[in-house]
Amino acid sequence: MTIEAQDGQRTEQTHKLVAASISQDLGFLLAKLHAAGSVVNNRALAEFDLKERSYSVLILANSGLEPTQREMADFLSLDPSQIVALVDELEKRGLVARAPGKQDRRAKTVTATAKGGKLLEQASEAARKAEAEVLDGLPAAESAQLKALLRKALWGVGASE
Amino acid sequence: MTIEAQDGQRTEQTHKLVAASISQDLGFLLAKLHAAGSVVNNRALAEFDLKERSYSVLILANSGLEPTQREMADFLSLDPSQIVALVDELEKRGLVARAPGKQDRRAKTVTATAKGGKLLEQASEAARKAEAEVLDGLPAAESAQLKALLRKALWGVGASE
DNA sequence: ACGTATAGTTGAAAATGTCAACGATTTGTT
DNA sequence: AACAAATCGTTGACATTTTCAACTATACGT
Repeated sequence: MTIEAQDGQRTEQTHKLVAASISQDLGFLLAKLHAAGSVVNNRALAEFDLKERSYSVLILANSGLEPTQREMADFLSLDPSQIVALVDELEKRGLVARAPGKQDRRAKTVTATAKGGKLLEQASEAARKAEAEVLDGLPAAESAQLKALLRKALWGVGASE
Repeated sequence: MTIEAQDGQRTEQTHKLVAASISQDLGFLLAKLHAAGSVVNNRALAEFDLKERSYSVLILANSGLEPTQREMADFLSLDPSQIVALVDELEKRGLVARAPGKQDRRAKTVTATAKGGKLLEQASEAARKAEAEVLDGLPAAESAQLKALLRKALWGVGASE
């Protein structure tokens, strides 16, 4: 990310207000990097008619873990009704399929179709590049470390990969 | 944060889906920690009738940097019209004041009143505790490192404090 | 002096988030 | 076995937030 905000408009130079104490606030830092990253990600995914949200759902559907919609909602921090809309759209496009849960017929597991898997392959590559763009201020070791720390903060997972 | 999501409902245990590849995705990690953090922050700030947004504006107003609304919008990644609404509300409550810019009379600088400064003092303490709660999975050194990496990713600022 | 650009503001439109209800099912209790 | 309570997906209503185009006042470049 840093400095030369890739394309146009208000070239995000290091801002006078960086000096303010809010620059030490975790919530603010997360919000800002997340906002900047979303722009880059969504632009990269637009080519495949995906957004961050539908991309996430597609990944989970393709994970082999056969997640139910409820599990997706919990994991993605979304309301179940939002998952309905996202899966509806992906299903209409033939990228995922719903199946009744094996032990619980109320639940529906979502799995990616072959077509969905193929699209995801391409989209992942675009997302990978987008992430590199967002992290271009950090050397590779620090990028990995940042992600490890985020995982640890969320799940207490050991930082060492 | 981790494991024992402080109060009630769906006790966010380490989730089955953590195994999915999306757990390696920066955008997802940022979204998720940001979402979790926002809940904690907003709950902590509610006591002062503030939300993350208004809290941010109040901090900038109190920074001594005399930011204009446009500068705030850029820095907080918000639309200028949203700043108007936020400053309107804080001004109505007597926490900040608008003043015409010295060199540019189109611009309006926003500064905190004494009352605003006092409220901010208390709110900051609450926010500090909230942040500690979000980062309770990380030892202090790693918390500092996480924030330093986020700053560096955003502004290329040296990671060493 | 004149055209162009920018700050703040307003309001409308679109997108998102939140929440309560419902049918179908499962689970727990007796 | 029967019944109450809880859960899953879904729908639809409502609130909040985002996005954007206009407008006025002011500044800037030539």
